[in-house]
Amino acid sequence: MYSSKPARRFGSFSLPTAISLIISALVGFKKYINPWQGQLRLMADIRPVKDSGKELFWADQKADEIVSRKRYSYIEKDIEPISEYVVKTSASISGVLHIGRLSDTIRGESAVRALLDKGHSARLIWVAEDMDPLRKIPEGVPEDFEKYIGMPVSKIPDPWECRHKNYAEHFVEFYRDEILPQFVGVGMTQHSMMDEYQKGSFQPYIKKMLENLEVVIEIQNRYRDKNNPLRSGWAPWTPVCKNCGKIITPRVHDFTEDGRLPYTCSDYKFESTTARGCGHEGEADPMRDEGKLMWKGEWAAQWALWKVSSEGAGKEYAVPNSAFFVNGELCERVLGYPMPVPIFYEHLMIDGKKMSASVGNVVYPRDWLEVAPAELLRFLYNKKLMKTRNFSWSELPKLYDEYDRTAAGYWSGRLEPTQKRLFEISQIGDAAPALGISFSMVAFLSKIFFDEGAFIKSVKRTGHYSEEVHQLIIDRLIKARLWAEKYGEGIPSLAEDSKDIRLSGDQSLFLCGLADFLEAGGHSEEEIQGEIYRLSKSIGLQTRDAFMAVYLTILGEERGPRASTLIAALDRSWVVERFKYNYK
RNA sequence: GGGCCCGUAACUCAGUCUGGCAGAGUGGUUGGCUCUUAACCAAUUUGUCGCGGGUUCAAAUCCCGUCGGGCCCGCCA
Repeated sequence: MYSSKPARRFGSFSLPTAISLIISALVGFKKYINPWQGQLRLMADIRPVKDSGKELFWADQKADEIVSRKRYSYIEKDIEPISEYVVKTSASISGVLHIGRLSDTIRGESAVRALLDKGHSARLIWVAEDMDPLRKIPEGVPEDFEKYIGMPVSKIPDPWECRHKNYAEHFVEFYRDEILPQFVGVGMTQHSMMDEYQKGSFQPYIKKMLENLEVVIEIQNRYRDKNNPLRSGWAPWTPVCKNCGKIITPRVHDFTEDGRLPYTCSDYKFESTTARGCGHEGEADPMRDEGKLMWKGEWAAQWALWKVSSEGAGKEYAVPNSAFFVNGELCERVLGYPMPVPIFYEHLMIDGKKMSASVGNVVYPRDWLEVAPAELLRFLYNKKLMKTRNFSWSELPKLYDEYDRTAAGYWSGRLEPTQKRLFEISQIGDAAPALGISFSMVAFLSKIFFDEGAFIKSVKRTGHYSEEVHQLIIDRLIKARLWAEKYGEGIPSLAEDSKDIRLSGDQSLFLCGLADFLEAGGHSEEEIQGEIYRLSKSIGLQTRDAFMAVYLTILGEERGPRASTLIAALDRSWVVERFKYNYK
């Protein structure tokens, strides 16, 4: 809330405050008079800008950083004025396209919005890394696809021979065309690495890398283990083997005078798999033949090609010797383009574990959208960047609650600036009204009121219903019901029987009397509620215990929704039978 | 070996950049309500801010060290 802090900020200065101000001014001055001695910095200052803060949401800070950057990081040069800021995000097709892949895109998109909101021109680009080699056979893909390991994923046939033109397209099409647009609220252009290589978009950069091979090697070796420099004959570009079509196996070992690269196609081991080389000895022309740049180099070329100003990357890159900075230096010193401002973030964990097919905890965007809106994932990802977030299906309601609370604060104007921004930027379109009825409550009601009419009626009783939010509530009902079925362990539903329920004599008597009342038929909710009070009073049973008897018998729980509504919504004879069962 | 990030209430997290009373929500407890939609209202509870030093009038915040968790330093991406 706003209230807590301004007092001290604007209050009269105490002596200690005055002293601290003087001291901090001196410290600031000290910083100022002790700069780097004008040396050429060979390492970028990689300290990530702290996310969040009292005044600025991380994306706005990032936008400031992007806009205010004036100099290259590795060379003494000013950055040319930028007319349009490009934020890049990409997805490797050799892996599984789970919700973790959206993290990069959502965060990049937020940076674009922050730039747009500042009045700059900005856009998002999304790149399918479909020249990457296949590394392992995912679940469901025929085992004999092992023979394709090491081939570019876009050169492999579609495992199911449907309408897709290749393996990559089979996996990427749905994600790219159906999923991504649902999570992204700004304009986005999409690219395919295979297309770009085919069009020759990277040729100028490949050429520059080869022409400056010594610099490229010098840079790479500086970041590598000192005892393991690049072997002689190494090249930053690998051909597709002209014999077997694999891209991970050809080892370039020489350079001809006319710029061709002789290679040998040999086995390549990684993790537990081996890509078999065919032994072919060939020569490839990097300006004509199929092939691609190595990771440390390709990223740089992408930045230069698309004039990227910023890109998201996992926290593993937030270290001085990571591929991000190798590419950064290559990009600046070899390609002459300033490295982008990184947006480093922590990865999402599922139940405290890494998301992986082998653990079996992969969450697909499709799974997410079944039970939660895109805004909720955006909300989760847009919180502080460098803090591991954990997701768990069982804790989804908590995330909903947090979101609802933020929405309510947003509409009542009670949010702190960063929270307000978090909410705004998590929206896809216009912000929807806040819902007063919680997800877990809806999940609970969905298990009891099967009929939409009965459900809506019960929602109306909460006072959280209005025509305006009708569709939102129905949408939440659909999602919550599915969530309760799939993941909602512990959400009460009608008890299978009431055999093990222990009730006092008075409670049983009460239920029996209530059953008689119900059997007489035709009673309204209000009448039922009134009868519960009347009956319990006449028996001398505490009202609390009377209600408890009802809930225990019907739900097997001590509490539940308003008793009369619950009873009215259920099959009358079923209720009567159950109430009487306990009297026997 | 070198380096980066995280550690705040039982739980989910703000607060750390830029030092100024240790915070919110959830949960728990108590009370209230013709006492039941896990409702609502009110009150209340819980802290070794991982640990130890240092700087400071003042440290969750800055510095040094340390422990725990995660991660990087490949012909992979």
